[in-house]
Amino acid sequence: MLLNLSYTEENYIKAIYRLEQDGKPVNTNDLSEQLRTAAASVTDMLKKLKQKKIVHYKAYYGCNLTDNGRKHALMIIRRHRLWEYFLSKKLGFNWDEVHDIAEELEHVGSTSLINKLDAFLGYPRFDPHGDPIPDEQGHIIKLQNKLLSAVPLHTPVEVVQIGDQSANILELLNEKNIRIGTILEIRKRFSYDQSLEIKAGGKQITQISKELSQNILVQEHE
Amino acid sequence: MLLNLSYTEENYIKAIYRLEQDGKPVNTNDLSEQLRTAAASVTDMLKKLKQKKIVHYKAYYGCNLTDNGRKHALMIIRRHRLWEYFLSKKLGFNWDEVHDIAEELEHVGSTSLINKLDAFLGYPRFDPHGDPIPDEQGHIIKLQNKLLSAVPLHTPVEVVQIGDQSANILELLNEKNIRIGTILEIRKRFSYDQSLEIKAGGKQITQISKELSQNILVQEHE
DNA sequence: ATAAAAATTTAGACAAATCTAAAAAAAATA
DNA sequence: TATTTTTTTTAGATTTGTCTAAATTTTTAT
Ligand SMILES: [Mn+2]
Ligand SMILES: [Mn+2]
Ligand SMILES: [Mn+2]
Ligand SMILES: [Mn+2]
Repeated sequence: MLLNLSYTEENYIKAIYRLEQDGKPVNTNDLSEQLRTAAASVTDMLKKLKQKKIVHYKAYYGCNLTDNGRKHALMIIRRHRLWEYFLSKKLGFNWDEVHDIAEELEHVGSTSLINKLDAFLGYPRFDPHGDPIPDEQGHIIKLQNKLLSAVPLHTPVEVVQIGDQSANILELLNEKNIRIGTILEIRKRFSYDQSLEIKAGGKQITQISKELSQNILVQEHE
Repeated sequence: MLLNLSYTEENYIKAIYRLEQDGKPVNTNDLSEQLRTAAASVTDMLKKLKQKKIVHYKAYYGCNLTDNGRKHALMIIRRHRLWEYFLSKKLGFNWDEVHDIAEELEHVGSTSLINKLDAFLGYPRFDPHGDPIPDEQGHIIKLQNKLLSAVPLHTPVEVVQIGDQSANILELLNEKNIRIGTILEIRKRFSYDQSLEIKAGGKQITQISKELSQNILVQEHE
């Protein structure tokens, strides 16, 4: 049922999955930006993925993953996140170093490799950035975490997930001593630029931009 | 100093390294057989690798790795064998299952990944088939193991290396209960087809074809 | 409703790696 | 040495994924 896909096809599928989160069709330009390829190249690939029944696609309208396409996407994400966990927990990489390496490892397709890796790691359910890891059947935990930007003042919350994979954001969080598990509390909210002043880890006071606060996902503490 | 090479270029380099063992130039046809590509394709690639100073190449003569090319080859082999060791010792794969997966993993190029993997594994010096693993500088232990085919009668020897990576040979050895560390002793040698009758592991008697005996490498026991 | 702007597709080209068939060179044989 | 066989290279196509520029469709604004 699962086809053999090229490195490139897999990256398109992952990008479509990421952009599709709200069910609305994914447009060509957004995909071309995400993948940093020309829009014309995206059109070509969408025709090909339609042929292979990975996406639904109508010219000038956009695309969505088919059920089968979604299964492929979840397997790629499973591989990516298991490797990230391995790199972080077993090899000692920092959480801002694992993503780029996992981008390559995720394309090694052996199913038994991934299932044995999963067992070796003890069936972890979240990667180093708090993202849930799909299981062998492609089931994934649906998180309903809150954005830090939406948390009221003086309410202690725990960081459980980071909404952006880039090394840049993780470097900034390292600097501020914020990681998965850190307890945060908003002290002030500045309406001018929506920036926040927060208390991190029970003591440190730091400033958080609107942009950053929209990429830190939290749950209520206690 | 080390270039970024494509998946394909790396496979050519590995094949050249393998065929080059005696210093003589590697010919186009042998390479095309090894890689299962048309000879014409090999010619094209050799021109390209010459351009990149990976090989010395003269039309109608053959090719050899440059010093730089050899460094590349050793790094690819390092990655391959470290992954084989990981798959076998950490994930529990059999020794006849690891090669094909390592063929893919070896092309993930991150240097820090491989060095951290090496450390995590405890700096192993041999892969599951007894092949030496090059170190970070590309140094590799030069083994002087004997072929089983060259061992005299009634001399106990220990299996230390298998000279062929294919799953076929490893399946046959599994069947005969021969693995790295097994003690062998030749009981008879049949001049008709150079086959051997041997005692394996101190008890089991089994027959070994000439071909097989030329792919089992041993050292004197005690 | 028209015109302007934005998004998307088509057309045509290119680089990498491959192939088959034909030509050329080297090696083996008579 | 001359001829045949083998090896290797060249020539010309093909596939995959990419690009730019032009054409087309859809959306937005006047
Ligand atoms: Mn990631
Ligand atoms: Mn990727
Ligand atoms: Mn191997
Ligand atoms: Mn390989």
